[in-house]
Amino acid sequence: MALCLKKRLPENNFYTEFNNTIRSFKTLLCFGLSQSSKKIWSLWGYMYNSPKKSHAERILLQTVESFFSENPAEAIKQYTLAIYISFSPCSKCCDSLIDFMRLHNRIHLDVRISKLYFPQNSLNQEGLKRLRLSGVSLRMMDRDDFSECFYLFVNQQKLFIPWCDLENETKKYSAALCYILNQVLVLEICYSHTYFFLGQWESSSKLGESR
DNA sequence: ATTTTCAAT
Repeated sequence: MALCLKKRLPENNFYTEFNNTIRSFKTLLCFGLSQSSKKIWSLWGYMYNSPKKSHAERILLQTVESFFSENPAEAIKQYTLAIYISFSPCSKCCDSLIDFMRLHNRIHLDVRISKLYFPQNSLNQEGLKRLRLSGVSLRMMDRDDFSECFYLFVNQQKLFIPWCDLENETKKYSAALCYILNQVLVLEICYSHTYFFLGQWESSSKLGESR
C-alpha cells in the first residue's frame, strides 16, 4: 500500500489527503518522472509514508534511484521530477532531496505542496529555504494545481470538484510559505548591506589614513 | 527535547 507505480489513485484518497482544510496524519505523494524534452512519463505513481519508518519522500527517492540504476542509459539525460505532495517536506527530507539533486544534477525538481508541515518549526523553515535556494521549484497548490493533479493521477474522465474554502487555505498557506522563504532574502539583504557599509567604512577610513 | 499534522486507537 505504501507504493503504487503506474496505477491511478483512488478518488477518495486524493480528496482526503490533498484537501487543504482537513488535518491528516499521513502523507500522500504523487510523482511523474519525465525527460525534460518529452511529456510522457518514464515513471509515475503515488506513495504514502510508511508509519514510523520512512517519510514519503524517502520512498520516492529510493524508487527513482532504482529506476536510474536499472536504466543507466537514462541517467545522463535531462529529467524533470514533478511532485505533488500533501505535506511539505520536513527539514531532513529537504536535505535528502537536495543531496539527491546534487548526485543527479540533470534532474530538475518541481514540488507542489497542499499543506505546510509544522511551518512554525524553524528547522522546517530552514529546510524549505535550502530547497528553494538549491533551485527547486516550490509552491503551494492552488485550484489549478489540484485540478491538474486530479486529472493526471486520479481520473481524466471526471472533473475535479473543489472543496469549500480551498482558495482561502491556499492563500493562507502561500502567504506563510512566502514569509518563510522571504526571511532568507531579508537576511541576505541585511548582510549584503552590512558588508556594503563595512566596505564603505573600510575604504573611507583607508582614504582618511592616506591623507 | 520542542511542538504532535509522515498516528494510534
